[in-house]
Amino acid sequence: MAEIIELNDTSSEVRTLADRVSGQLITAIVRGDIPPGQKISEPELARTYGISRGPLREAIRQLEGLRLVVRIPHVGARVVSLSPEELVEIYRIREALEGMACRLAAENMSTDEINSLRELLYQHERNIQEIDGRAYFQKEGDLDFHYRIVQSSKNSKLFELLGGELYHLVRMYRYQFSVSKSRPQRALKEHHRILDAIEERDGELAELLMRRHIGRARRNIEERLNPTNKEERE
Amino acid sequence: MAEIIELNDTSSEVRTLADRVSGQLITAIVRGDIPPGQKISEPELARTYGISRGPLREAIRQLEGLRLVVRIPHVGARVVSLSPEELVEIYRIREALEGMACRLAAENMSTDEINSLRELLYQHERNIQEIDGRAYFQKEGDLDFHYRIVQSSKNSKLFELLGGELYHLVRMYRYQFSVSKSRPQRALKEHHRILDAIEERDGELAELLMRRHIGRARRNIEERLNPTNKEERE
DNA sequence: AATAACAAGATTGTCGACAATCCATCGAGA
DNA sequence: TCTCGATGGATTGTCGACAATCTTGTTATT
Repeated sequence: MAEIIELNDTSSEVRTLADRVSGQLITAIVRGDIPPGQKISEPELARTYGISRGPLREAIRQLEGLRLVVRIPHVGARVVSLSPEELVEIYRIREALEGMACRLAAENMSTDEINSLRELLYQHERNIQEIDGRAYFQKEGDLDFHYRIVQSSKNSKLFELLGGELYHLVRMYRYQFSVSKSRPQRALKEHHRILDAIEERDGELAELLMRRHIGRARRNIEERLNPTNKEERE
Repeated sequence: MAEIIELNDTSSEVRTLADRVSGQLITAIVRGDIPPGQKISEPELARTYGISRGPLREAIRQLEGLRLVVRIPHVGARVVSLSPEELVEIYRIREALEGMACRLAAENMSTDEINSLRELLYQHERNIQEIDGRAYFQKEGDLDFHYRIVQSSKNSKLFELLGGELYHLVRMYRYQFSVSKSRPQRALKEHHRILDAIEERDGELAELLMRRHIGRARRNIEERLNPTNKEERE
């Protein structure tokens, strides 16, 4: 878990306070320790982390760039609070972007990477069976799978985008709307199918499957947030 | 031109030095006044803009979030210098994202917006005829067209993404690799076709045309940067 | 009672100074 | 002559204090 959370660190060890605190704040926000909508008090946080307000303000500016906080001049910063609509918007973007990433991965992923990723899926499988009901690891694990795919697309800009702001926002909301219980097994199966397509170098199919996969997750959210007007829509 | 360049300002008037300087730095970098790869000296810039290093550092952190500068702790910040490969990567991302935006725009764009955008295209047409060879306005104008499409997709997150970091990076490289002379007229025609499809609410076609449009621009870049191995590829 | 103006307190924004780190030049030794 | 190390200068990182702005609670007026 640590290495995933700490991917904000430019490399192994961060040498400036602003960067270190920025990373700590990201995890705090993603885990919900600082809940969405909460005001961020500079004096308070500076005391908490034992630093002065200078580096802290720089860290906040960075989080603003990651869209994790919203700032209003002379008023202050708050943790972002996505509306259900915005969350769905993000999933639509992921559909397009990760679909593309998946196609590229089918073209560019090395066999070593494929084998390693398959191994990761088996590991997820074991975790799911062990803890059964509580799908805690799966949450990170799912993201981990997607993260690896994007990484293997070998498109560095795509990686920055999906591994940066979008990734954190999705992680954040995974922690809050905990995923429905029946999905992990199904999601895992879908992951295997996607990897199958990649293994066969079928980029078109891989893209299709990934889009469907994320699309299902999106509809899942839409239903949870909007359970009433299901019949209204169709 | 001004209103396009100043879309970094949260609203009409910026009230903090960091935000104002951040905007000024963005334009300076995009126009090439501060060329790619150049070191950013904090004392020097602080003197230039007549502010202290505190707000300036916050501004730099913001530019880092927009991927316009790269920072190394204890060493300094430099203006980003995209490799040709990275620029192509960005265009591939735009293909996916703006294609999606275009489909959404076909669904959600109001007739007022469509008419206004058509008017903008006619204006571009006049500009091209007037200045003929030098396609200066078209450069901004093209981006302006794309910007409006994304805006009309009504997907706010997509707008943030494409109107934020990606938009600035593309603008920056437009100023440097000035577009080939024959493209403006053709691009303008393509813009009209795209808008036609949107007007007919044909999202599928609109997406296809937009993807082709950006794909052509991408191949244009690929050829200019790699003119030798054209026959090697096919 | 409700609204508006005011005042006190707290918070954000800005600055200049000091500390830590890096870089380049110079010098010593092999 | 070349390599390695040291030293001085400059740059980046950090801090505490002061100024500007906002928020909130109070009071006075309609």
